[in-house]
Amino acid sequence: MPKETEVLALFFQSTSTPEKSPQLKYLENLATGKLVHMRDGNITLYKRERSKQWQMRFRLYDKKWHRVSTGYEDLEYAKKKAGDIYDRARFMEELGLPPLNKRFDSAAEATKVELQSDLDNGVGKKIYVDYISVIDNYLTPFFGKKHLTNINHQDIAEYEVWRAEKMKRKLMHSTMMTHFSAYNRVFDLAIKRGWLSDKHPVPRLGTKGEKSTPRPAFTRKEIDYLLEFLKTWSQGGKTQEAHLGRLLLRDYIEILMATGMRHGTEAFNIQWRHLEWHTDKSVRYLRIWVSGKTGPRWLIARHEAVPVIERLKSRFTEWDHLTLDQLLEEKSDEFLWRHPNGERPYDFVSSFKWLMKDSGLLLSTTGAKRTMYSFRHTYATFSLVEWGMDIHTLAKQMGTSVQMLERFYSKLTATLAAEKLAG
DNA sequence: GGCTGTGCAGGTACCGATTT
DNA sequence: AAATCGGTACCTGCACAGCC
Repeated sequence: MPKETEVLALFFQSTSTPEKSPQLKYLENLATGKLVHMRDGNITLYKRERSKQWQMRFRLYDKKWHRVSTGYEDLEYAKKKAGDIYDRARFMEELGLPPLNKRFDSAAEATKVELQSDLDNGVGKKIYVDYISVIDNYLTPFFGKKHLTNINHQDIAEYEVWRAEKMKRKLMHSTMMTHFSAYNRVFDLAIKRGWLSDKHPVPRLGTKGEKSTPRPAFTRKEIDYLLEFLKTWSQGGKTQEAHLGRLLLRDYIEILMATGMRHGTEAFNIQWRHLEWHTDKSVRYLRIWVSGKTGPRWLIARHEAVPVIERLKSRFTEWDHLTLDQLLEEKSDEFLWRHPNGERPYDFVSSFKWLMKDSGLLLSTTGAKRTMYSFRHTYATFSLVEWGMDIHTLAKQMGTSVQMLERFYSKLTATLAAEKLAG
C-alpha cells in the first residue's frame, strides 16, 4: 500500500499549474517532504530559504503558535529535538510559565510597563523615570536582540566600551549605579516571570566610575565679604522682579548660613508656622521645623537668623500691625520665601549665579564651582572649627549622619583634635 | 568545630538637585 | 523636559570574638 505522500506527489505531478493557490502549495510542500507534521499536527517542521536547518512551529493549549529553530539539518535529529522542545514547552505551559527563551527586549519592555504603571498609580519612585530612559537609551539598543540566557561577561565588557563611546566621557560612579539598578531590574523581572531560572548566573554590570567630588565651601574671609557685598547688591537689580529676587536671595543665604539646612525642598517649603521660639536656660532661640530628604526635624537657628526674619517680615505691609512674636503666634500658612505680591520665586538658582558672577566668588581656589550647597558645607565647617559644635549635635542639626560628616570633614576634626590635645 | 552577635566596609537602591 | 550627578539610607557579606 503506497504512502499518503506518494499518492499526493503523483497527483500533483499531473495537475500542477503555473499559478498555485496557497492550499495547493501547502499540499505540494507536504508531498515533497518540505513540510513535516508531528504530534497530531501540533508541530510542523519546515525549512526557510536561507537556512539548511529545520525550523519548527508548534501550538500549545493556548492555541498560539511559537517558532524556533531545531538546530539540525538532518530530519530525524530535528524531529527528536522538536519533540523535546514541544514537551518542555507543554510542561512550562502547565506550570504557567512562558514556554520559550526570551530575548532581552521582551524583559526590558515588561520592566518598563511595570515601572510606568507604578508611576501612574503613584506608588513609583522618582528614579523609575531614570530607569526607563536608561532602558530605552542604553540597555535595549545594545542587549535587545540577545537572549537572556546568552548574555555573558564578554557582552558586558563590550557593552561598557559601547556605552563609553556613546556618552563621550567618563561616567560618574553614581550614574553607573543608576544603570546598574535599571539593568538588574530587567533581569529580576525575567526571573520573577520565569523567563530565566533563578539558578542562572546573571553577569553584573560594572560600577567603577569616577569618584564624586564634594562641593566647595566658602572660607571665612569669603563669606564675610559675600554677606557685606549682599547688602548693596540686594539694593540693585535691573527689573523689579530681579530686585525682589536679590532681596529674597540675601535673606535666604543668611538663613542657610544660620541653620545649615539643605537648599531646595527643605529650605524652600518653610512656612511661617514652622518658625517658633524655643527657650532653654532662659535663652530664647529660634527653631525651625524642616522636612526634606531625610524626613522632618527641628533645627535651631543661630541668633543671626532673627534680624533676617524681622527684615523679611518688614517687607509685608499687611503684617505691619503685628510684632514678630505675634506673627509667629499666628501660625500662618504663608510660605517664608515669597515676594510681597504673594508670588513665590521659581528658584534661587539664576539669581545665585548672578551673585557669584558679580561678587567674583563663583570659583573656589581649587577651581570648583560654588553652588547653593556650598553654604551647607560652609556651615558644617564653621560649626566644627569656629563654633566648637560637637559632631553629634551637628549631625542632628543638619539631618545627616555622623559618619557622613566624618567622611567629609575628618581633616578639620583632626586639626581640631590636635589643637585640643596640645592644650 | 560550629553557632551567634557585633561592627565594619563596601555594595545597592533611591532621592533630590543641577546641567544641558 | 531630559539627562546626569551628588549624596543618603539601607542592605549584605565578612571578620572576629565569645560561647556551647
